[in-house]
Amino acid sequence: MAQDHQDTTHQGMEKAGPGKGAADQATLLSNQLCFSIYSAAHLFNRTYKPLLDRLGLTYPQYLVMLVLWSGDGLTVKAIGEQLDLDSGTLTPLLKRLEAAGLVSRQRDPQNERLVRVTLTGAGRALQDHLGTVQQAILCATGLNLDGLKALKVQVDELRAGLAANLGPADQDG
Amino acid sequence: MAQDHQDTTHQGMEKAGPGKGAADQATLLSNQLCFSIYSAAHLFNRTYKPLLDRLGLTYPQYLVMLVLWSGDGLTVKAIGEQLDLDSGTLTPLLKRLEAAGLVSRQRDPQNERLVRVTLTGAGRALQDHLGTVQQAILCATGLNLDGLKALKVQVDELRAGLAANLGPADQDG
DNA sequence: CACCAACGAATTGCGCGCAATCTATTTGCG
DNA sequence: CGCAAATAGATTGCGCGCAATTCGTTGGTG
Repeated sequence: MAQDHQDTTHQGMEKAGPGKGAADQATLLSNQLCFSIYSAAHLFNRTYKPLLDRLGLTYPQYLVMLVLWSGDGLTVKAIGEQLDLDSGTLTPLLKRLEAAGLVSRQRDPQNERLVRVTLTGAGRALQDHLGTVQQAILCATGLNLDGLKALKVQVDELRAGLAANLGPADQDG
Repeated sequence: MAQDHQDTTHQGMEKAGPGKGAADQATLLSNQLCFSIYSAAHLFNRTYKPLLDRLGLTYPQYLVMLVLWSGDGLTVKAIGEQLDLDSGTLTPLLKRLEAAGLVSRQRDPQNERLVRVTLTGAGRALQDHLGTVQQAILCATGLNLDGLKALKVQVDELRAGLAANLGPADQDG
């Protein structure tokens, strides 16, 4: 389980002099927060892995299945918009899901540019294991309902902030 | 900027009957929280990219440099413990940093199993850009000091919970 | 000393994640 | 209609992240 990285303060800032402690603390914290998120994402991935291995899915594949379980026959683009992934990631992933017999991919006859992704019987059947996986994840977080709510709200605020600064802020130097 | 995933409730659970709404809500939330973290990590990565591109670093490489700036001459294993990465990830990464002239890698004469990673002059010089990058990231989060603090505390609680359930909880089916 | 387990790093293989490029289809406009 | 722009996917290349394996070194034991 690696280490307790929480308290380490190795994320420098030696340049700043005294008198502006709050700003320093904020830059330090944003730096550490980023690592915490990065690390938490990996921990989630490792937590999911043994659960999803039994279903023959990776976590990103599982996300795609979640999207399809909630709305079948979507295009690659529509799936990508829900998960914030592009065709460079989705095309090979979907091919693997197709090779596994979980989905089928076919061009839309009305518009040959679109590829519609449809669940097979096996793909639909996998949904039965959804509850088991989700409950195991809930348990692994060690959080209660309030903790989950509070955290998700704040992470989503962060996401909104980061997303807002992606399009516009591209000031070159 | 993808989409606003916050409110979508596509993460199923049709199986559960009525009367246990709280438990359902918790499993749903843990599922959504995981996606939020996954998505936030990617957004952070995209936010860092244009900043780090100018330094010729990727975000994981930047993390390694942060570790070395705070303590030079570490072994691969020590770096891996701080970042929760293994040699399969670090060895090629460090080779790229070495090829870029930022670090040098050499076996410890006292113990030939260890590889010590040392900053070069160019590697040390890169530290000058640290403040600029960190301030840009702080700005991009859109959070203030209190928001950063609160979020980091909660993410670290989550990390602790997930880490605690990684070693022990491996109940096979 | 010989041997074997432990250790640290390197290597291999695979699946993302994303930028950049390419192809095919569709749409729009004269 | 004819042709350019837009659109949707596919492809390529590269760098993680991690499991599994291999290799060389070290330490402990008989």
